[in-house]
Amino acid sequence: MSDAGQTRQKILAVAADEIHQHGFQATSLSTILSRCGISKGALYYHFTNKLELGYAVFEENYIPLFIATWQPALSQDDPIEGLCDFFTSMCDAMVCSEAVCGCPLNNLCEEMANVDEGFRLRILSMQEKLNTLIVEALTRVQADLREGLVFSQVAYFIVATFHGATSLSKSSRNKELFQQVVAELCVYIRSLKK
Amino acid sequence: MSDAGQTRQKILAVAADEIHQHGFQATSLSTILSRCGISKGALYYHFTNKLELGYAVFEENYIPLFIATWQPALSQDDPIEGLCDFFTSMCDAMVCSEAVCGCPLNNLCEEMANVDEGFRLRILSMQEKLNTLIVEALTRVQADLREGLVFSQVAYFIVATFHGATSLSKSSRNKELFQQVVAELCVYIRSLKK
DNA sequence: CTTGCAACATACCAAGCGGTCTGTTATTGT
DNA sequence: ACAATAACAGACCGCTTGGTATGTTGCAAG
Repeated sequence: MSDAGQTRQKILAVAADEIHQHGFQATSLSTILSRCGISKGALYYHFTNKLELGYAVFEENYIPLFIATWQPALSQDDPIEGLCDFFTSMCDAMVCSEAVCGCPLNNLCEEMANVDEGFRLRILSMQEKLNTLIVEALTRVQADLREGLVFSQVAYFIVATFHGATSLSKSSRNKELFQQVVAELCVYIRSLKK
Repeated sequence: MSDAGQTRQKILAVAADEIHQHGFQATSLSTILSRCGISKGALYYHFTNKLELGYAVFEENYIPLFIATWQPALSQDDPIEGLCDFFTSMCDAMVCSEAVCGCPLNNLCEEMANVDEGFRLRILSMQEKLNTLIVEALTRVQADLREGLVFSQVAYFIVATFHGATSLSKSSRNKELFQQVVAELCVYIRSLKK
């Protein structure tokens, strides 16, 4: 990659981390600059303003990460067990700092959805995309599932619960509550089967 | 109430609304002052600094509101149906602005739990209190419930899902997703019965 | 009638913010 | 050799923020 491309990627990576840790509004450009070891001129050469930097972080870092995180679980032969394994392994792998910082997408949703329309639409689009992925996975194995399920509703339910679980671990500063909610979520998900 | 007491209450009410709408960090003292029609001297006479004002809002406004919101549902003869009615009526009564602003407690949890320890401990305490209320309600009617339920786990699951539901409605700017998640939550809660 | 304090009002301050402007350097095409 | 441009560096600016210090007013006790 070119030098300029590397600089841009470094800015994105550092900005993604800062936004993940402190939220978008509380993220200071000065901090990003010092962490990257660059000047303000460099940042404003690559991005027109803070908001556009935020959008770029969302689209180029958060979305791919998000897809890469959920996709494998849903692509399993048995997406039900795939989701349960995914949630459980996420519990095991979760270190304290991750528990505290939460999911980048959910964080931005809480903070920016009613502040900036650009963020809101991007977040909404990502949530709908995730919902679609789950619905497709459920549809694929619907022969094994109970009758009368509204897949879209079930999918939103799963996502909502997962989000709530990450939130609980923020205040408790450990993953115990996260594990409890996830355990019950797996009970629910498995109950979808016949 | 004394004049000074009224001033203090007005500050708390306005601050509670501002924090609810914009979060704690993005809430400006200047805005509070102009909305209250008072001066900075008045505010700093009643509160030592912004953080203490935030704590006061939490303890004197948010906690009582929170208890008053959940308690009636859980005190019903049948807390299972009490919760379902509570969630459903919350959907019906919810106007757009409420859907967008979310739950004050959850908002602060997302924003401040890993920023300020004072907030974190207060939030955690409130969440544990709510969990206790739900567990007590479930225990009270455990004869009607399925065997093998871990009440604390179930309670955290309910709270987490409810939180996630409010978050979803933020990005969609309507209560449709909220309703869907709540509908599925009621399915789950009723499935706890024998 | 005066003293004193509660309950403010107002002016002011340093720090940090996002953003702009000009200057510099290295490379590259001609 | 020279001009142009990409890729920055660094100084600067207006504005807002939380917070402080001093000034003022009304009432109540002695």
